[in-house]
Amino acid sequence: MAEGGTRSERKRAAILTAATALFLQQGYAGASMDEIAARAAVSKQTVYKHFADKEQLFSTIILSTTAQAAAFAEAVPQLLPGSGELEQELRDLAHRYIRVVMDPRVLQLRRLIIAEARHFPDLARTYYERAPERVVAALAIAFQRYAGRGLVALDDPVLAANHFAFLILAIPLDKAMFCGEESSVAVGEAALDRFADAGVRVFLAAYGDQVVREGGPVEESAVREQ
Amino acid sequence: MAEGGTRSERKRAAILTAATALFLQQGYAGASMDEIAARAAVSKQTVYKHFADKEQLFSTIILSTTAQAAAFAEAVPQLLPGSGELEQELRDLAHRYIRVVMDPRVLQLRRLIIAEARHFPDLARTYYERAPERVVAALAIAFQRYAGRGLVALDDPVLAANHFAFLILAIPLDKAMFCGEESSVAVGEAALDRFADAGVRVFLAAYGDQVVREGGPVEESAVREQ
Amino acid sequence: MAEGGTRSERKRAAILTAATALFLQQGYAGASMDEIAARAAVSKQTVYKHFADKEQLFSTIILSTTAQAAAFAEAVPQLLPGSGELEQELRDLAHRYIRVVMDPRVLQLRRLIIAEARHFPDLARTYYERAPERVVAALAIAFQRYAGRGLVALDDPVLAANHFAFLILAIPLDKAMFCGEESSVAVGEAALDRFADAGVRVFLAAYGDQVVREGGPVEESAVREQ
Amino acid sequence: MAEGGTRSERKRAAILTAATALFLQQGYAGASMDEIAARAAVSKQTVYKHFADKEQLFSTIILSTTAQAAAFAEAVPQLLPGSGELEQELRDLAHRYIRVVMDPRVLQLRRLIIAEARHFPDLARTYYERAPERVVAALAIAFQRYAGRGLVALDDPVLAANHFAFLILAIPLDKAMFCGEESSVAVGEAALDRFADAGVRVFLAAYGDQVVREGGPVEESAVREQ
DNA sequence: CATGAATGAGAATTCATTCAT
DNA sequence: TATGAATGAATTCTCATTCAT
Repeated sequence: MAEGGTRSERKRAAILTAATALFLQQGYAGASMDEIAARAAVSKQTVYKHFADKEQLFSTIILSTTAQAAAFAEAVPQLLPGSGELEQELRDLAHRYIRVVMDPRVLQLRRLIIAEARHFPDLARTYYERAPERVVAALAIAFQRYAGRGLVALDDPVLAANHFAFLILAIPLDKAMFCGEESSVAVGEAALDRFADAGVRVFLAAYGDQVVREGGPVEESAVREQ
Repeated sequence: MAEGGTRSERKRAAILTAATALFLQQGYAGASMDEIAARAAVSKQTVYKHFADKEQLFSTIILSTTAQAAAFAEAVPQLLPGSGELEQELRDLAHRYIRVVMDPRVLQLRRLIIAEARHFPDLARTYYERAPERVVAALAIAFQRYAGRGLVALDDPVLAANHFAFLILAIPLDKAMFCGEESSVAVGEAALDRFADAGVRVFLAAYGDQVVREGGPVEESAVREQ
Repeated sequence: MAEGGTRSERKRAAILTAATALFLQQGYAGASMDEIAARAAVSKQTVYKHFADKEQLFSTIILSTTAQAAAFAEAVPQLLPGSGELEQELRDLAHRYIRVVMDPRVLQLRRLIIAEARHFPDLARTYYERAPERVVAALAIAFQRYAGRGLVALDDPVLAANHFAFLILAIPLDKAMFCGEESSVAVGEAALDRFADAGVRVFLAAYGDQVVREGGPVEESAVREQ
Repeated sequence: MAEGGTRSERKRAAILTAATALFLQQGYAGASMDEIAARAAVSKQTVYKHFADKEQLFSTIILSTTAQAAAFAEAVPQLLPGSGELEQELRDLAHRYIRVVMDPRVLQLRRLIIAEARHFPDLARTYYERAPERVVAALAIAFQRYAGRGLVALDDPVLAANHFAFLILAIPLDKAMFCGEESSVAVGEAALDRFADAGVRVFLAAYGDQVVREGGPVEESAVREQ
């Protein structure tokens, strides 16, 4: 924010930093262009030089945040190599996953996007595709690789990935949407890990290969194929 | 809206109807008191005689909607008597549950409350306690009854109830938050039932008692004790 | 307020009582017709039946309060008969006078009229003539009678009466206008009497007949040092 | 209003000028921010950039006026050096004093503050302390110096200063509060001087040291009979 | 280029007064 | 006759965006 690029680039970065903080804290309508300019220590003209209007500034910010999710999605293959102990792999990934998603800034961002979804439908959909859906897709690919190695049994890898994701995240995530991101900060990291572990356990009970658990293929597949 | 009660009561009802529609469609800030009064075919004064200010009107509307959730929560014991085929009971309930939650108006309401959670933190928390949390609590009680009869095996009934709820709901619900309630209307009822059934299957794989399902106690407890 | 007259008269009285209290407490603009009607337990229509508009209601109330001042003015001749000890007579009257004027309701009324003097110039002038000026006129007549008996020496009885009045009242009255009527309630009655006595002393030093005092510097200082 | 300082400072001054005039003419509620901006030839935004809200604008104006009173209070020691003829000194000061206080703008200001004393209690009290009370305090100090030189005899210098102030001012000031500042403009300067002289005479009769003046009863009464 | 100001409009809220029931 | 509602306007304050200096 204070280093690289020309003066213009530095100002642009300052504007983005300021606007991001204000949008997350006060929402779209609550953040005024005056405040954004003041916080970026920049004139309003400069803001409008870099971003045509408030909506573009908002879009730019929201979409730039998907980089985090992309990074996590790209890390999934290495996190789930299928080479070690299955349950441990899943737990490790789940611990990281829940930390990424339950980060206060990410929670604020989620709330912000949901709040503005009617006003910015395309933006919200794009975010959805680039962030949560992308991670699920990466999980689905990893799970399919698992299945290919007989580690798990599943028909619909995307469905399984979604089940995995929400078994781990949904409880604190949903609460945080209503009760504020502090509600999960207060919970503490240990509690997050317990949610993650419990989710992994349920996931494996449903999708873990019976060969390992050895209950027999019959009932298993009966249940699974629904 | 045109029948019961005194004239005053009818006007009040008209205001609530109009305001609900506008809040759901346009959000809190987007709905103006002028528009609400106009749509209710009522003077602004009348609105302010019935509701001290916009916030009170909003709160009244939000909290009144929790009656639906309460009704569903109260129906849970009858829907899960534990007397018939377990999986069928759960599926039937799940089908109802996902229809209740994925109702477009309920989805809009959820989005609205999440959007305003920073502005109305107490209201959002109260809604959370009276609606989703209350249903989960009812499920937890039913599951504990199941456990008492050996139908399921669980340590933490609230955790299990949350797993059940989100296994069924989370996928379309989360998508709807970002992609609009139409995203799930488009999906269609059959797709909702498939989500529900898949959720029930996973839930039973993890919590259903193997003794009943005849898998044998050994593997079961191995899974369960994690 | 609850007894005499027809129902209409009782309602009228209730309206006056309620409006007086509200005008005194909240000022002209601060008192709403809604509130007045509510406090009088009467419909707004009834208010408008009795008083053409808010201004008339206000005028009626203000002018009706001059009765108190008139009563005090009429009592002046008996309070200052000129038959007893001069200083004692003046002090007794001064004690009554300052209590009448420093009554919290009278102070509120004064502030109210001054506040609305630009809006209701005729009303304010009429009040001034009927209340403070009338009392001063009564004092002037009494002082002239004094002068006729050689008790005081004065050319301009009205000027002397004004000096008397303000020597007694002005200090706490002026403070109360700025600092609230509580400022004088807090002072207490004893302090009011001291103001009154000090005022009488100065008045007599200036206007008291030298024949009486005439003793030379000794009595003089006796008077002065009180 | 058209000269000094930056453009911003000039605008600020224009706003203050316009707002002062409007507040004095129409009262606090009667002066609208729209009107103030229009009269200052400035946009409403500019008004709100300089003053957070109407109350702050009002406070700023009221408190800035106390500078006049402070200037007069600071001039008192030079006006009452105690070196010349006592009565002449007091008369000269009284003539200035009554002109300062009976200035139409000062009278309007007084009325305005009294009118808003309930709405702005702290402001009214502060004004009272910084303006009238401060002048009286300066007078009290001067009188005490007089007393030290045997020119006057007094126990309580503040009481004496108040007596002095109100003997001179109270009559036209009180009338002006009710009957409009024009009531005293109409009176004319000569009449103001007569009030002042009469007040000085009474003051000296009560507080002037007889030993010094010692001329005997003849001149005394000469003075007194005006 | 960057700062302060202007624009132009919109929103919540309140009020005195008048209809209609 | 008395009640609730309607009218219609006014007021404070805020905002996104665009000029002019």
